[in-house]
Amino acid sequence: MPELPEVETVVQSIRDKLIGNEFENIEIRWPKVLFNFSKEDFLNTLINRKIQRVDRRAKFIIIGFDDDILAIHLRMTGKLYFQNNLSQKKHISAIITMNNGGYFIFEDTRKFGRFYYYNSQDYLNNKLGIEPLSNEFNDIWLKNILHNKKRMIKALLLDQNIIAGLGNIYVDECLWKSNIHPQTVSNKIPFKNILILCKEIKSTLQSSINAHGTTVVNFTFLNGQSGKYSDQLNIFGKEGRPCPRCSQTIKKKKIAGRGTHFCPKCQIKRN
DNA sequence: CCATGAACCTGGTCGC
DNA sequence: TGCGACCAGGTTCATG
Repeated sequence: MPELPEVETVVQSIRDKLIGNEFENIEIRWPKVLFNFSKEDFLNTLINRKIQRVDRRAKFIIIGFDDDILAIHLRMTGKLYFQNNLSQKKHISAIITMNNGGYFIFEDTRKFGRFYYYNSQDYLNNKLGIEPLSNEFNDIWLKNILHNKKRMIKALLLDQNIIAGLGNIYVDECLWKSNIHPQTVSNKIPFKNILILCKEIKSTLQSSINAHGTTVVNFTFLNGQSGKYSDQLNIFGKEGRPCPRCSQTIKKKKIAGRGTHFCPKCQIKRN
């Protein structure tokens, strides 16, 4: 499911209910949900400890205790929310009982989402690429990466080890905004397009966060409210419709293993 | 180093 | 209405 703006939206929606509170118990309904630790580990290490912080790193939700963290990845269909009682919903992977009596629910239709436990956030920080909304991510940094690699730009932008947080929707949108064909080899992209790409990555992600993310199918947060960025999409999901810039018919094709939307007229491949 | 396809899961949609 | 094929916001692993 979610990319950076959607994960950020989830973090903002659960932060205040978690910070200062404690986990009291956990019920596991899909055993694989705990990736690198067991229910006993959870009970032994995370119960009755005050939650210090709730943050986002890339597409991970970080629940911080002291140095150690519970990291949650929603993958395609994961949802996190609070409830006052246990529901009989079908696809619940885990339920955490809170010290204040509420239930912290992880619902996940496709069951790809996972909980991870780490002694510190260093492991994730070392593995993941740069945060695109940080100041370190700028046009010079991006130019160096693109020009030092010979890689299809769409695959490069989706690679979480390089830039962390972009996914299929925002890559398609940002490549369209900067007139770059998704199959362009990264070191063939002119600097003037890289400048636009850098700027559009930041502004697209920030606009989407401001709109509480994109709802494609039924992504929801906080009791079913939907993200409003869907209204601002130009190219994603618009196959067969006219390009908002040049009116050419938008095409969809499998690129880098993902359904990819682009305008064949104004996104030029220069390989 | 890079590209591709399968795997992990369930459900929705489309064509016949 | 029913059924099979294909698709889905992500990531990882094997293979060439």
